[in-house]
Amino acid sequence: MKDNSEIVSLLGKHLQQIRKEKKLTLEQLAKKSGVSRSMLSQIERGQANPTFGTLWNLSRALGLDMSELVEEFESSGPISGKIDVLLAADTPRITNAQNGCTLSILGPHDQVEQFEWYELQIEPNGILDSQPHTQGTREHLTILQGAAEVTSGDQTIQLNEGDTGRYKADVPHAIRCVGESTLRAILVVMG
Amino acid sequence: MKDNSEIVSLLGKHLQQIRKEKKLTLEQLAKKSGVSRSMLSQIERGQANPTFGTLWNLSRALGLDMSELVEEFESSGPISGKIDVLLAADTPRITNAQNGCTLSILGPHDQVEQFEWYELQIEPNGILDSQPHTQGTREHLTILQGAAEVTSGDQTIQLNEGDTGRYKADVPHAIRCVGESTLRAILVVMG
DNA sequence: ACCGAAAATCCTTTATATTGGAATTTTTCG
DNA sequence: CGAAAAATTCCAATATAAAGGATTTTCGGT
Repeated sequence: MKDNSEIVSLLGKHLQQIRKEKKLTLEQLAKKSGVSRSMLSQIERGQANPTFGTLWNLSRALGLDMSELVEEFESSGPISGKIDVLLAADTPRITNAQNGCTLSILGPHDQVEQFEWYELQIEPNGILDSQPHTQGTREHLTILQGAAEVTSGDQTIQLNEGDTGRYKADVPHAIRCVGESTLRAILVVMG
Repeated sequence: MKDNSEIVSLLGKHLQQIRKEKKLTLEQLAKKSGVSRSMLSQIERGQANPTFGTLWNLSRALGLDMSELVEEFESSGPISGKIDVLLAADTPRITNAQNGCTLSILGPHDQVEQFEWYELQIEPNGILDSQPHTQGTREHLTILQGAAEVTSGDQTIQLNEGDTGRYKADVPHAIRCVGESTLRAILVVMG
């Protein structure tokens, strides 16, 4: 297993902080949660790595959500402190000349993401036709310039400059450029 | 310890669902997370009660927050099947005439999101000066038109049309419009 | 300082989380 | 359908989470 003693130790400190805030002794929390005082002591000092079930019992005893118990740690990990730049020339693009579409990938792609965002450009009468994404995915389309006709499932709607449309993307869907000017838009995909 | 086999079993189902959605095999997830495939198999079938450290490794590999992994499991609310439209005229905007800034809020705001996106407009020499957001937040700025000077912490960089900058937003940071033309850009905030 | 009494830590034992590889099941493809 | 490949589950061995009791530390009050 990867080394995660650091994060386990932080969890312990966090737990202790919560217990102290609620002015509970190890004994009291042990009684309430069903987790032994010795285990609590070890967890708080980073000497044990509690199971999910133990954390669940603790969260119930403390009147917290699991997510509240672990929320301090959501976004740690090695993140660059400097400004990362992606030059226009280096921006990954997907072009479909046939349909007059260009999709510029603006989001970072160095990890598994649940969000992606793109700048979309479609020539007059061009169309971006998409297969369903994974269950529950939604798309958010904001028109920067021109006008679009959006189809999701069996519904079709027109969006004009500045409008935003939100729709299911786990069914077949399409974006068409209507009018004579090139369509420019921001497309956000949330999985 | 109190009986919590029920909740542990639900966690397993939840994990399997996420893995399948991302089209990963046990082997692939094992490699990425450092958790053995047999352990993954047991967890998914509710036959094992993973430690906090194991969950942490899994959440990193899946690109999720801990809180998303351990979320209340019944919570998949119904999502609208129709296309929701936000007209340009109704788009919420934050304007700071003093500094020549307009921020159009493009993301949905019906729930607490860890992801927000905006269209940003700044007049020449205008500046958008921001206080630190919560720990771990990053911003992604793509220039649609004009040029910007971005400062994050003690670093400053110039971005031109089409460029994207990514930087820490949990420190004081600012975006300034440089050159004579109005700056237009897409700003994505990931918490 | 010296005393309890309460709280936290240490120690031993037991239960089980975790692993690597073998066996089985499921999928793919001719 | 049958064989090969891929994916998952089973199994034996090891590491460690968890419990319960013994020991040490903390901290009032006198």
